[in-house]
Amino acid sequence: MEDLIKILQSKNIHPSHQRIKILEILENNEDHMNVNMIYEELLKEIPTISKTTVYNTLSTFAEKGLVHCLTITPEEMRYDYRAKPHHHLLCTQCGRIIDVDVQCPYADVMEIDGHRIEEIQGYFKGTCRECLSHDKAQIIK
Amino acid sequence: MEDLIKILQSKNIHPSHQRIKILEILENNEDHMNVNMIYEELLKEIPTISKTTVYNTLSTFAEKGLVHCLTITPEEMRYDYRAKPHHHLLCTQCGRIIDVDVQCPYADVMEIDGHRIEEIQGYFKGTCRECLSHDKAQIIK
DNA sequence: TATTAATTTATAATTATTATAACTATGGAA
DNA sequence: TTCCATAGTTATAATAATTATAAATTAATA
Ligand SMILES: [Mn+2]
Ligand SMILES: [Mn+2]
Ligand SMILES: [Zn+2]
Ligand SMILES: [Zn+2]
Repeated sequence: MEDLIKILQSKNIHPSHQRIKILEILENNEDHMNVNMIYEELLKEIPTISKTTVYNTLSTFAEKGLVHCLTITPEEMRYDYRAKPHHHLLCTQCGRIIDVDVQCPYADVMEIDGHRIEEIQGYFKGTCRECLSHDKAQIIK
Repeated sequence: MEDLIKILQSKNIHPSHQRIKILEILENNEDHMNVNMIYEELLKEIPTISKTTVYNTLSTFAEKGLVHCLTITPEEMRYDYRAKPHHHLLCTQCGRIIDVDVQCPYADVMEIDGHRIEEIQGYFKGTCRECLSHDKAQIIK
């Protein structure tokens, strides 16, 4: 709680009740949540929360570099709250978005082909480990 | 024209008038168009074209592997009609989506960390070469 | 030709996101 | 304390991409 407030303050974000709770949800969830998932979680603790606040807060967080926005799913924005940059796998079977720790050779590159690079997003699509082993178990059965 | 028909047939897509024209537009445009851009172009030649047809056609094309879907812009899907896979830069200044020919070390990898990989999308965000040089010219002025 | 299937179109519905304005809490000046 | 400015939140409406549905058209087939 105190930690969350400090994190917000370190990014010059006024630590309101709503913002603290949103950050807490992001911390407690390994997933890459969308606005609705966060909203549903929030409702349990702040029944009066507005979805607009979730949108506003997340866009503030993104501006200040507290979260990263993922466009890996075409439907809606996903939010990532992990410090160091990494790539992602979207499992087409279970729909999960999974961190992939492959070292990107361009991670520290600031310039490619004359273009200035400020951000890198690596998206993989396929079938996750768990779905694969589940499939295998199904076949045996 | 004949070429376009052959391309469609090779992918088992019936070469209707609409589909041929959509493929033609994709061929003649270096950009990574969205549905509306394609629709606007089509209107010049087929004034009765329906936007639903554009959606249907592009999703057929994507299924058959004739185009690739890019989610680099959060707002809407972009379509890429270039044979060999490559990465992309979104210029935050001019909004263009530019092909980036960096060799991805995972290009031929079928498996990472136990997950099966079927597709890779590399998105860079920053400022394109042209906008950078334009900026520089502005400063001098 | 008559019938069937494939494709296209018009239209409505859905859904994520943004815009707008009203409301509320907060922290200082008077 | 009271007044006021501001930031933050909420309710509500608007926007825009996409999908769903069913009718209309075209092409294929018997
Ligand atoms: Mn992640
Ligand atoms: Mn491209
Ligand atoms: Zn999975
Ligand atoms: Zn540019």
